[in-house]
Amino acid sequence: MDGMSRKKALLPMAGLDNDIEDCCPSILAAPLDESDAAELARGFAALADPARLRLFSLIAAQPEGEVCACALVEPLGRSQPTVSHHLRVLYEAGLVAREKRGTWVWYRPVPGRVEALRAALAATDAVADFNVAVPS
Amino acid sequence: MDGMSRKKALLPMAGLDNDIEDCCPSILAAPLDESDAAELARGFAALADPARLRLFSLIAAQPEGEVCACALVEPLGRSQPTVSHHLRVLYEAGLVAREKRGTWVWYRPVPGRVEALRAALAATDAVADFNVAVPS
DNA sequence: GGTTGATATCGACTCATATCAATGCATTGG
DNA sequence: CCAATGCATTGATATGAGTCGATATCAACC
Repeated sequence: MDGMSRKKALLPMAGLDNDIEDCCPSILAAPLDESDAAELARGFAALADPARLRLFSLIAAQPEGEVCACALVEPLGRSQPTVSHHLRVLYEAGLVAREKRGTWVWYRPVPGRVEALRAALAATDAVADFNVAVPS
Repeated sequence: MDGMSRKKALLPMAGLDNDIEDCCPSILAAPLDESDAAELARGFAALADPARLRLFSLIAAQPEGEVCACALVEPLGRSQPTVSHHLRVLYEAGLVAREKRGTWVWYRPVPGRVEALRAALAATDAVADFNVAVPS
């Protein structure tokens, strides 16, 4: 274990790869209950900041699949504590994984989590047909 | 490039899929600049609240394609000014359209806007291959 | 041990946001 | 006209979030 005990560590995703279209609630399929909405909102909130979007895109664009935190401060143009804060938010939202190797901490994206959020914005066939079919 | 096999192309919309993949920045393809990140963040911020997610799902789930604002207050369980506030946020984010007919105001989803946000979370073929190929 | 360098946390500040009660503004109907 | 209704806006408040400087922690190295 990494000796990182946070106030709240949340990773409620279980089966990520079986059937993404069915595993997670969709915004477009049916009215969400308050619980599903809160869970989804937490995910989107992690993406609702320019610094974090750029941070995540920087991590995801690495050809090696991971990147040292030290390589993120300068391109983001924000202070080191600020970058660390945003990395923590991304981590707690399940969007990135981190691994400490020696002095450095390496971050890599968690594709399944992004897919789950994307699936929440995906219409089912029926809903897609409906959305396209509505003429006026 | 011959690796053109998509994961699934079940969207009945015509060539919309290809266009959307190209029209909007993806957070997985390449590092975003501050401007693109800000624009995307505004979109995700509109979805980063449980009340708005439920509101949008209520609107999108209407078989008639639109719904009177008067029909949203009670199921959301929040005050009328609060609902009006969230509807305004959704409207200004381009996620819903509104039309005043007489005393009532009718809201309907704007499918293209949701698709654009979804596309921002979609990997290109190359990135998808890479992400899948990365072992744990 | 002491030093250096990389990260995380703390404290404080500022700004944004979610919420509701009260009010304003149209529109409808009598 | 006037009352009633639907919706938006305002004002107030409480909570949350982004930012940075200062500081703590931790690993590597001499």
